[in-house]
Amino acid sequence: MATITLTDLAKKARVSLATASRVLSGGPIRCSERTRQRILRTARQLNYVPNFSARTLRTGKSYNIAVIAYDITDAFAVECVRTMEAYLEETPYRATWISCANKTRSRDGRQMLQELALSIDGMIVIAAENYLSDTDLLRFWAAEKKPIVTVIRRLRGDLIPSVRMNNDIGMRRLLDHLIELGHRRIALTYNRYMHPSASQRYRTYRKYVAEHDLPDEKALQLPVDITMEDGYRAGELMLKTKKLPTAVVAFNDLGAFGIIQAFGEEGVRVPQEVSVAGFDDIRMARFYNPSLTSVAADYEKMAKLALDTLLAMIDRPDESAGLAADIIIQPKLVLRNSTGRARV
Amino acid sequence: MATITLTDLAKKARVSLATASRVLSGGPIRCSERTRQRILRTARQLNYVPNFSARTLRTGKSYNIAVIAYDITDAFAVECVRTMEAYLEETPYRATWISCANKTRSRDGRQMLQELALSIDGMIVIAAENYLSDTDLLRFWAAEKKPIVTVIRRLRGDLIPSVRMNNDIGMRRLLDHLIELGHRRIALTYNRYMHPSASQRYRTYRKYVAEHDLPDEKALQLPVDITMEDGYRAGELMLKTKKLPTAVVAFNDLGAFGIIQAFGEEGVRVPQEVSVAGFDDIRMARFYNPSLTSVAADYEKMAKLALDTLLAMIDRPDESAGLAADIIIQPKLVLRNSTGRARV
DNA sequence: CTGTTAGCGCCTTCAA
DNA sequence: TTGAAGGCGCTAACAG
Repeated sequence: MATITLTDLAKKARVSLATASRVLSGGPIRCSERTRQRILRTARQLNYVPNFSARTLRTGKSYNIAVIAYDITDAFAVECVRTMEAYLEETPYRATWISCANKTRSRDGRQMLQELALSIDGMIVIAAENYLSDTDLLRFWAAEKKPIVTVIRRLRGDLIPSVRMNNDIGMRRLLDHLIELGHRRIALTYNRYMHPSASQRYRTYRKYVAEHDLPDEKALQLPVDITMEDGYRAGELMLKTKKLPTAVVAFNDLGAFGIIQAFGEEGVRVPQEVSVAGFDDIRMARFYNPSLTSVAADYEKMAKLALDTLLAMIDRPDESAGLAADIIIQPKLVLRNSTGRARV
Repeated sequence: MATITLTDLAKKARVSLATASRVLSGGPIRCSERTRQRILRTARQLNYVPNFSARTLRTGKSYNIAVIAYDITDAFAVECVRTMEAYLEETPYRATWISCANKTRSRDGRQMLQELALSIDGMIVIAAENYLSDTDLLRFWAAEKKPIVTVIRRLRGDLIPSVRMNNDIGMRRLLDHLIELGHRRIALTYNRYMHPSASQRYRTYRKYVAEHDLPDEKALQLPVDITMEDGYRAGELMLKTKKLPTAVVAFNDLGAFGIIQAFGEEGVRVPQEVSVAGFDDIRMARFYNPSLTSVAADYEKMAKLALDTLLAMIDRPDESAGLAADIIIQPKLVLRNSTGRARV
């Protein structure tokens, strides 16, 4: 079964190529209703599917967007991706998912951007700071004039729209909660790369600690990466210190699981002896043992807003020109069983 | 900054379009080394990036493969995807990830296949039985002559290569382990859609139960879907029966987590009162509380084999013609803390 | 060893 | 309202 082209279709429907194209490509339909119907019927009958490569080559528009995440196995990114995928179904766009956690990656970020440039109409970048520097992104933006929206992250320069969470509020709510439970010796694990969101949380923590006169010790502030394994290692480190904290704020839920696991293996029970909380409220948070208290970012809302913004920039460039929205989502604190009253 | 085309490059390097193309498209290089170097240098200098749409249109080859999974948030699929992504870095191919768990999906499987056909060189299907019927896939295979490899699943007809795990052995090893711990009242949750791998596990379980004269009750055999939520519901159901099993074999690790969670909420402790084990040995299995005994499928190996097979079919169609490999991976049992001695 | 040329399938002016 | 023709960027015959 050879593939059906527009030429085949036009011949069969006894119209010219041009007419068929006009009808099927959805532009302003300048032809009689009868012809239109005949063409549509023939298309259905022949199972006509347009050749996207040809269309893209001709028009320069691919109806393809790239979604770049740090790591597709990172639970937060996965949830975003899933939401976006569902949401894209309602649009004519498709997405190419790219993650960049692979150490073996041979092409670097900039090269990848260039290769991508010709086959996408825009892109969403979820964190991924280690991989795509601000400079890379800004240069791409300037050179290619393709819309970009960042999620979680915000680039310096204010040129590129972003959707992110209010980390300050999230951190404060969580710390308030812990204080209410009687905790004072509260540890923090923060992302070692000190991305904007990481450093914001770190700063808020330090400020809060100062405001409430809580212990401010280096041993309570551990830089980590984003995986469970890293959380586990952080937990091990804490166990080695003389005096365990009574509560730990993990950089994310996965890290919290790792910490709880490390504690558990040494017989330190959560929340009876130490409380642990995370960020993101991923699906597993509810199902973990103990279920995890977490700052919920509402990834679904973030994902949708990011897509909305991007598609608006693609479809109506003039409207959204010079806008560079900075959308900030208010997080909420989800209380579960991993945090409890401090032991005296 | 306008995009650089081959024409620009050729002009700048003072060669013809064709020569530049020959050098850069990697085919047999029939030209002098000096010219070759000059072209390569110019390309680097100009930051030349080929236009994939044009290339695909011309050659019919896209260096793009589709990876279709049931649900990108399914941990097993995610691990596969991550491995494949890393592995693809070493090849000239890219992948388009498609998941199909979205209820809102407007295009159905067959339509999607058709749209895809023109922009991919082959595809890998990870399970996804609910979405893409065997018929759809076989029809696509016959019509488009594009290579397909299935993972986990095997299509009837033996036409399409597959990579899967030996479920029979896996199930037997797990049951042996439980029997050794003194369990006799062993429950099973099985995938409600009774995919080949699900039904194989189910059959093996039934057979084993008969062989060892274990209780064979409907209340011990629960159909489930693949998410944690489903496991949780199955756990609730078991709690409602008069007599709890002493061990549960979950359809997958996520389901096991759900079951453990449901039990925990009613004060039933794992493994002290009930043992629970899963399939897949996803990353979280080690970090869950209790850490989970699981049948390990070695997704990394499966993912690599699947890709190898697919790329071989694409690149060397004659070699692999009529092969239709059925690669079966032997699983191993990973013992952890969620299974223990049966209470008498 | 290198250049000329003819499309791949589609969209879009321009002309009828 | 419709048709004819040119070309998007690239590759692969075919000449030279």
